[in-house]
Amino acid sequence: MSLFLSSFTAKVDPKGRLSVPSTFRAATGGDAFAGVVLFRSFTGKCIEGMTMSRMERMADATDQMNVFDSKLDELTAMLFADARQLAFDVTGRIVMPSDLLEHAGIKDSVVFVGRGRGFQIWEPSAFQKIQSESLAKLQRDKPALTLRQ
Amino acid sequence: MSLFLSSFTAKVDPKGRLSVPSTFRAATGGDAFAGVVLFRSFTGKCIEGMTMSRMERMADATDQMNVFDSKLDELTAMLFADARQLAFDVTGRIVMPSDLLEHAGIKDSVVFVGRGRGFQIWEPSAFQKIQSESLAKLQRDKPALTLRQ
DNA sequence: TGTCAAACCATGAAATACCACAGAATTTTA
DNA sequence: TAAAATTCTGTGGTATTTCATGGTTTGACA
Repeated sequence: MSLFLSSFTAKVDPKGRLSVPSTFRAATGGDAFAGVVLFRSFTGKCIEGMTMSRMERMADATDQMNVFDSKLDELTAMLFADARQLAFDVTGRIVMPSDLLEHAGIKDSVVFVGRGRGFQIWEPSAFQKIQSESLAKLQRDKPALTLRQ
Repeated sequence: MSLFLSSFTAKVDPKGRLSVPSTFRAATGGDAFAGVVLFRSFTGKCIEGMTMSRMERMADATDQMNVFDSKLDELTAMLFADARQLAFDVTGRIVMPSDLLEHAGIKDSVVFVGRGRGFQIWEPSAFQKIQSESLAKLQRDKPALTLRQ
């Protein structure tokens, strides 16, 4: 299965190294690139993560678009320009670039948050805050989740 | 993993030499030609870059289309005429032709910008400007990024 | 023979590969 | 079922390599 599920806390050492949860590593198992792709989230104060193969699918999608269609192209251009490919070391760690850490306000610990086809990395207290807010919002709005086949 | 991701700054020495980021060189690894193809961008004040094999694929694509679309024919004619193939030296550098540097307004430093299947080369401050404009635009328009499987 | 461009060589800094260990979890065995 | 052992996961530190960039030499052409 290539799904990112559940949440895990991890420490960031002085060098910015960060061990990716083993289940997340397993989710990238089918990938040719042994690692993950990270970029600063546009929507929140966190870091978005996905597999390289998913990134490649995005590249193919933008390839097929018209050369002069600048709408979605602009978004993906920013995304590619900002994305970082980070390989696992032998023990399953990645080295977090300092600008990513800054963007998410991360100091010495993080939360890996499963999001299905991708995942996010949060500063723990920031995640707790946003999580409780989301819960309250869901209980208020009760949106419909439809599973199409 | 032949994707051009992230952004890197590099210096241009007095001879016009410019070292291509190692990850970008790796992205050209599967290619028969050890180097890159550059041409002046039609859309912005920058230099477009790609692998030789992608250039060949573009030639194939236009072969099939130019019978019906004279506009695209003109575009590609100009593109191929303007394109330069630049080989890496032993340390991974290329020598930038002066007319390309002029077109992008480059003096002594550049930014390599990943764009998925290709990349761009910008004058640093020009890139910062366009990038912040894009971000503002995205945050205003909030386009939906839907990744269909 | 002079000028220009391309190949060659050297070096400091930074990234990454390597190694060792502790705790947790799972499996095996009595 | 309980205890022991082994594997796996996460963490810390050290050493080696790679990378970017500077300068130098060689060769080609006028």
